[in-house]
Amino acid sequence: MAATIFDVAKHAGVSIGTVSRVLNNKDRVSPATRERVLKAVRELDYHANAFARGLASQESNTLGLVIPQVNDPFFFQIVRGVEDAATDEGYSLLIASQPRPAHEHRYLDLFRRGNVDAMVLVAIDVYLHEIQQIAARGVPIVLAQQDVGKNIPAFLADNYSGSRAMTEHLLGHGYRRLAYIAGTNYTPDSRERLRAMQDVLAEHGLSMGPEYIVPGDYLQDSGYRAMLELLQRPVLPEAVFAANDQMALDAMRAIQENGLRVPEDIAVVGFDDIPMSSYVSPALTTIQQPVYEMGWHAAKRAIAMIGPEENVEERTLASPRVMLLPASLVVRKSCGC
Amino acid sequence: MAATIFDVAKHAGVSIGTVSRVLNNKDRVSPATRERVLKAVRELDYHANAFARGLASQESNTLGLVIPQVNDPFFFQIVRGVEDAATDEGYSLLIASQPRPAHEHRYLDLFRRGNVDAMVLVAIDVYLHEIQQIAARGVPIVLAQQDVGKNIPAFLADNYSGSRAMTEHLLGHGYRRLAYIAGTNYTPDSRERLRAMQDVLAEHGLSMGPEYIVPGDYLQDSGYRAMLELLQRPVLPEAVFAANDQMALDAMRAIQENGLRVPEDIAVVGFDDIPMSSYVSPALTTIQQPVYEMGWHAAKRAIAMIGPEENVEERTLASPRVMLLPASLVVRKSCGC
DNA sequence: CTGAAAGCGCTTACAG
DNA sequence: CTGAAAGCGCTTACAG
Repeated sequence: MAATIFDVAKHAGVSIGTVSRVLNNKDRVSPATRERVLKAVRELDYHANAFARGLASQESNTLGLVIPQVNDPFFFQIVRGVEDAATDEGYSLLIASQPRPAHEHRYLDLFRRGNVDAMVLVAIDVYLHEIQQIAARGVPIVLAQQDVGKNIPAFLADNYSGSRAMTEHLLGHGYRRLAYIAGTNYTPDSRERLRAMQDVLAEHGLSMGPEYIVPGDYLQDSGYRAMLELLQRPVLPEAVFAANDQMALDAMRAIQENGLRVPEDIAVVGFDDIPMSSYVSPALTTIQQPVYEMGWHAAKRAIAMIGPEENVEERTLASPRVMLLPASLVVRKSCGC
Repeated sequence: MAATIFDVAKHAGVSIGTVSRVLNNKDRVSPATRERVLKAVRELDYHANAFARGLASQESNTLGLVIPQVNDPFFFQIVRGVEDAATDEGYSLLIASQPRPAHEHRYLDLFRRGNVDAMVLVAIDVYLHEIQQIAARGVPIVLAQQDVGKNIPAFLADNYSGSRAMTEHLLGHGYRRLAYIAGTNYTPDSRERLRAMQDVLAEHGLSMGPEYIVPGDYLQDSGYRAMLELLQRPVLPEAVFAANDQMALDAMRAIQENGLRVPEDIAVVGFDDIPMSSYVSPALTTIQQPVYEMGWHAAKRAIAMIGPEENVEERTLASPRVMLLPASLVVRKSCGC
């Protein structure tokens, strides 16, 4: 059986309190005693029991992460950012991934039980009252790629600016009839991107008719179907902006299978810069999101908020609540460049 | 502050033992009492503290997963399989991802502390003695995409059969001069695939000279460099088998950038069937691995092994130790079909 | 069917 | 600098 703190104490000839102090190096311990304890730890291959430690200290040293259960490299990058930040701070990572759409939010139970000291929620369907309920237990929460307002910190990509830059770029090519393939509303991304597009068009005295805005769901094949719909229009669009790369790639495929060329007949651009986008032909012009950074910052912020319960609110308000991380234009071939 | 079991007990007018019994429904409790307790739980929004429960019961209800820190959809799919299986069994998932190559194995500490009831290790650099050390603590371990022998269960893709099928397919096209772009040795995959290839060639009275076997590392760009090397050969290969799709795609790029055509001048095939492979032109012929299933089975097996410590070995031996999951040929265009 | 109590393995004031 | 002891919030034999 695994050694306990009692075994170590006996082996080193000290009390368990001293062993604990050495291991957590909080109080002063004499060098000689410390050495003896450390030696005993080594010899017995002692590892403090995480439950006992958590129960006694009321800290888990664990960061919780809730992320949509979507097979998307996008989310994978966020996880890496969160994990690196957590590791950097000496925290473990407990991950729960959430089916989408979620009718029950049982995953939150995980975090209501004192399992985690703080948590990061990524692009997940949550209700404000649930978040506040957890925050009220003293567990700081930070959102990534999602915002619910109140005093919950959020790290988002600057979708609006990114989409503006893309739209300006398309107009720079001389395109006037643009179309948009929308994503779902599970995060406000798609709407923000559309809004930016419409704003830029309006600034140039242009607009996009409703028949050129078709729904999609961000997932495989939905861009294909949406593009087929656009190809029915009496007047074809000159350029199609898809709310993410996956749909943009599918749209390109639909165009090509219908005997038209990208970008000569119809230009196509996306959003996200997934790895595949540089491999297809023509390579996809898109917007790169700071995905890894989003996870990293969100985790760092969440961990920074850990502390005495009384101060949660105060600490929350010390920094700007919403951080918009820059999204940058990646110009390749599919736009006509 | 969060309600404890004492609050619930007082509120329901029973002892904490009874509350515990209701919540874990182990022993008989009268329906009336049960109802009163449940009502109190609801009213106080009680959630049992995970640490206290873990400490008292000596179970965490958590499955640990260690996975390489590689940005690869391949591993992402394994995580999903593991997670689905864990959720299915009512287990939480604690994930640690391991930089590769790993000189320290500190992530194992996480699991030496009683944090998890069982663990799954995916394609990770581990030493047998470390695994046995953990197993000796009564924590069952299952490997995925890796095998270290002894009595540690392992779930692997059937690399040998998959590679055989691919090689036969290439020979069926009439190709006789094959080349191989190898992966790293961090898992035995690459060697197994090469071995199968050589076996099939030998069975047909053929062989592959050492100058047609070039090293790669599975990662971005390594296929490109390897292919440039192959293009230096006085006699070019007719078909190139890369140990994974990523390298195969890079190899295709190298060929095309040198003014040759795939598959007319040189055929290229890969292994893994990553999403990108169906998007490139020509679409890549490859071998699909049962990645999700590997994770799913490994997790199910690990959880099944949880139980009284005395029986770990016995339970381990009850089922076949190594499970080879089928890898199937996906024929597209890059092979010449 | 239910309660009282020991025990899980730590941390952390409190004394000295 | 170090020890003795309370306490963290549960589970689970043991009685009754």
